[in-house]
Amino acid sequence: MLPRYADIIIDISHEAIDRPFQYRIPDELQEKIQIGSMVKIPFGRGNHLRTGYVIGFSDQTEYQPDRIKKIAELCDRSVPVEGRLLALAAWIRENYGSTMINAIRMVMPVKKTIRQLTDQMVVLTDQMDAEQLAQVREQYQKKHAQAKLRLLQALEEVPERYLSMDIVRQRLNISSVTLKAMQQEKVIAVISKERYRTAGIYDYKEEFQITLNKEQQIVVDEITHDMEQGHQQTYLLHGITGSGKTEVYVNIVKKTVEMGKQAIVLIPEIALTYQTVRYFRNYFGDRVTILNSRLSDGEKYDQFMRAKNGDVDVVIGPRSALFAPFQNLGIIIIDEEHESSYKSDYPPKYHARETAVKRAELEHASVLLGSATPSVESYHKALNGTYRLLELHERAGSGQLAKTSIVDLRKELKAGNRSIISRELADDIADRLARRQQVMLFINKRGYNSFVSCRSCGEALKCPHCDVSLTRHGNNQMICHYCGFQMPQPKVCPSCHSGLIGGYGTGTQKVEEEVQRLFPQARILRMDKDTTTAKNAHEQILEKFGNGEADILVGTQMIVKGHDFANVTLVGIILADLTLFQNDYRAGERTFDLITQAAGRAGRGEQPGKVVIQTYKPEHYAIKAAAGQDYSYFYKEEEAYRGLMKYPPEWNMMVVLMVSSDEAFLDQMAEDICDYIRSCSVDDRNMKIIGPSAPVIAKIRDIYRRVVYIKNYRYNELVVLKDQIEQYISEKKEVQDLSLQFDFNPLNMY
DNA sequence: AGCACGCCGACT
DNA sequence: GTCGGCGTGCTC
Repeated sequence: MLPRYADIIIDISHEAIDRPFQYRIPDELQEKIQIGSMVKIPFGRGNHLRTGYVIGFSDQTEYQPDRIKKIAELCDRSVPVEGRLLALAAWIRENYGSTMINAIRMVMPVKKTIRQLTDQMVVLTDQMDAEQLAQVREQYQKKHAQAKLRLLQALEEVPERYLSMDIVRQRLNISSVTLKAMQQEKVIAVISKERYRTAGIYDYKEEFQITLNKEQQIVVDEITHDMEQGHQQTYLLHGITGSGKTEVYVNIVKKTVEMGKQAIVLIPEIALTYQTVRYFRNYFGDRVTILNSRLSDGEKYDQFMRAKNGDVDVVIGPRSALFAPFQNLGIIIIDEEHESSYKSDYPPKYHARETAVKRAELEHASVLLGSATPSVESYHKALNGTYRLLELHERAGSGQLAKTSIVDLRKELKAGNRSIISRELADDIADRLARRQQVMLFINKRGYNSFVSCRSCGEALKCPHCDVSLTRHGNNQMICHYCGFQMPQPKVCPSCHSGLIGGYGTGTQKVEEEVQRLFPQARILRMDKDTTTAKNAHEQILEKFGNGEADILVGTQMIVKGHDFANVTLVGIILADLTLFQNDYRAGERTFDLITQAAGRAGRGEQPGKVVIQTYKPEHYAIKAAAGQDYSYFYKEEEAYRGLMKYPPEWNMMVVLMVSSDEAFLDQMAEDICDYIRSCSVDDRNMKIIGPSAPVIAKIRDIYRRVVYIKNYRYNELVVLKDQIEQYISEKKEVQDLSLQFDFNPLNMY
């Protein structure tokens, strides 16, 4: 049955009416109307026609049906940006689960700031001289027009002869009716000052001309040719580290702008904004802007308006920049597309990559995903033809791939070296110190001490049902966070019966101390969460290192991202396994990414580089593949594993997170919901339900949490199931203290 | 935002 | 009683 009512948001400015209103859909519009459509509707007592946007449909209404009005007309010429972004918001709501208002806030960050921005002022009109004003005043006195008098007097008292709207409305308590009347009498006028706050002023004096190599040129030509032909498509650009992907982006954006279209460039982290923007400013000057969460509301609004009004051609920023309101979007570029920061951590938990593809589809734009280590999802789509695969095999400019060496820490242990620095790595460090070259030592602190592995055979303690590492809890219990399996921490290794089993305790600080002990004369800088709390500390440390004020930089993943230091010829990865045995199915992928990125830091200048990878598990495919810089080998192994275990990309996964302050009730509801889910799934060969179980963090601020994992071959069936669960919960009347969150193909486990 | 309802003080 | 000014609240 076709829906009878449409939920409509009126205009886009006022807070008091910032909620949906229901309207009847006339028969002749039934077929044509869709989410995001712009419509004209009668509104208010005067039934004035106003514009609104359709955000949803329904069959029922809470409101008295006889008071619901009909949609007057559908404006179909061209849906303006706001409408298209609303359509995107509706898609996000449906596919990732959240409330509509949250989804709208996501795509339109500025609704509530609209009034602050246009600083409204009340002024005395200059059409009246002193004499006329005196007359007006007399009239008001005669008519006992108190409010008008109050405002007039206040305006005459201030030397500048104007007052801000806030003061007029609140302090003087002047109503809109009074203001209107006085405007009509031509005594006052309301003006709004529009001033753009300039966000991030960078100078772009450096001029450097880029000549593309053959490979890069082919990629640029292929994409721009498709765009000229009006073909829209998603491309995956797989280019090894240092192959010059940024130059490719710039050239494609240049062509896009020449065609009169605009471009959005997404980068994984705010910290990388500066260098990317500087690069783009060389070509596009002040027609480039940034959009990110560090801007103030006002700055954000201005950048939003500049994009909407066509004052800029390129927007650069993290995932939220995806919603830049360009009128004629040509291309969305996502750099380092495999990065986990492209997934939102709070509802709606959308993935910027998938959402970008959807937006491009709605607006006939292209998408370019770039990475040295593409996500398994994207590569999967590239291989099955959903995306078009483009490759860069050569390093651009000087510099060759670094040599890699895998050090087996089990052998170190047998040889009596209990230090966290292997003999090979120590020798190499000594060598670089002697030659006055620089060293980067990389340690991934995340996952610190939470898994248990055997120092003799390298095996980590795993869940027998899920093939993920068990997580150690405070009470020495080992728990699987997929299925809730529990066991006490064993004293000996289950596979080789050695007693050398235990958690790791290696952090950046420990590495720093150890290196200092081995090389007392070395100048060491450390970069991790502790040393970068101060503002700009991040940049300062990197600058010092870049200036050669230190020989060795020790740090967490923040040191491996996109920084080029020509004098670094040795990169040491202290313990590659740290990411390998985290408790989720993406551990292998994450490890491969990190090692590959870290390895890419070595040998960026004239001298050849070397990478030393220390591990207890040298035979693991992720480590072997990363050492050989062999993506296709990694992908083959990883895909086989994912397919076998029914994980994405072959299968899809939905997490239902249930939250309540009453633990017993929550457990009851979790069971209920699981039973309900089981009753929904007819074809259980294609559906796996795991749980309910307690997440790693089972309680936050006295609010308890439970999770259910549902795996299904088809994404759409999970979306349908999500709707069914929401329906089921909303129909249960006794349910008050329970809220649900959904997460599709999660990047972090719960 | 824009409209009408209804209160309130002022004046015939 | 009546009239005009003006704050308040509602709008599918």
